[in-house]
Amino acid sequence: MPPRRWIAHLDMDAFYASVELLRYPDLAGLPVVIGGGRRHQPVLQPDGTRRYATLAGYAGRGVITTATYAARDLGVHSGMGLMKAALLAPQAVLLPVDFEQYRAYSRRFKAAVAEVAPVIEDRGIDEIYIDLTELPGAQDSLAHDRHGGVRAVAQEIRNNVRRATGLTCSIGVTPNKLLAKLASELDKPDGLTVLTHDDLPTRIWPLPLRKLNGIGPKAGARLAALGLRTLGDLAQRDRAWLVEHFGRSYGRWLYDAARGVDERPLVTHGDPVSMSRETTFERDLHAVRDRAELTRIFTELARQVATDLQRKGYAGRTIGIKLRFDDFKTVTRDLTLPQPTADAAAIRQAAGLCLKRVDLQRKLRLLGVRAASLVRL
DNA sequence: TCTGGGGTCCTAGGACCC
DNA sequence: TCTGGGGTCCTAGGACCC
Repeated sequence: MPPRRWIAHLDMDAFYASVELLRYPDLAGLPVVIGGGRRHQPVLQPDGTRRYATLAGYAGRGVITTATYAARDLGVHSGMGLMKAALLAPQAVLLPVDFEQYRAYSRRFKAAVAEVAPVIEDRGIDEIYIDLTELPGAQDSLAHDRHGGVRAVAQEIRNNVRRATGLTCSIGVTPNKLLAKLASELDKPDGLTVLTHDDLPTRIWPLPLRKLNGIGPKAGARLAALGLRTLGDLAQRDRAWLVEHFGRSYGRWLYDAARGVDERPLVTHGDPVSMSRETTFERDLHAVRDRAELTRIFTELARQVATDLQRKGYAGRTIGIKLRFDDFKTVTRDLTLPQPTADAAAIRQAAGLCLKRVDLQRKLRLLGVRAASLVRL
């Protein structure tokens, strides 16, 4: 019996770094990290070679966005502060992020997938879910063993992505999104993994709990404190025990997830819920002593949110701000207006009213402006 | 040497209304 | 003289994800 659905999760391999390697092929095989500001552009030298910045000597508050596999071997990973990474891998090449370029490649790989399989859920710049159920050949598992039909379809998708972008990806094909997301990681990079529920005990249950989409740092730590380490450990607990420790909603979800149960449909369309802009300052700023600079940044963030709304054809009725203090404590304030707006001055004014409700004794390290309750213009 | 920027969803309390 | 129960909106915070 084939599964009722065949859902694929496609994840581009080290996406930002791989796009950069297309541009700078001389970096192939080297440890490279992407992140930080604009100050470390490669410099073309008179002899035609390029000179790259390295992590050694980096000073600032940036983090790694993506690291090549060679860099990961040195112990650095995305989310790590560049200052910390510099201690582990001073020789690693540092490149600035270029979202324009990544978005262009993102559109290209998604179009290449759509040529083969049109039912796609967007999950950000470098990953998607794909419904393969209705595709010709997907149910054709008799001719081959190990679900040869869907495997061939998924391989065709991989080939098309490679042809269109020069980039590799990894795909997991399973009966649902939760398992597909796990499966796409099992043979990364450039991998293809097909699993059914029969494979749960051998392929899924040995995995650490944190691999599951929905178990983050907090839940992971709580589960660990209760003596649970793997998804198999989770699958051994009964539902009442999980509900007792994690509440009705999350407890039940954990119970189902450990058994590979996930009925969520693909979401192939939808309007955004919010749009925001935020920035971390190079040095902490004080509301009174650095008033002029803060005001300038605040107004600029409001202007950027307005521009984003207008460009995409939305207006927001709820305007909010986000502040992060020097002790990393974060607060938000928001204000719902009588009418939606996409006007920079109106957003700036509403954000200003929000700011008045915050105690500004401590220095600030981050300021953000957000629009929510969006309506299409 | 602390920890980016852009999102989504959930929870929970209070206001307000019927 | 002690007190309902639902529903929705608004706000704040937090977990989690890419």
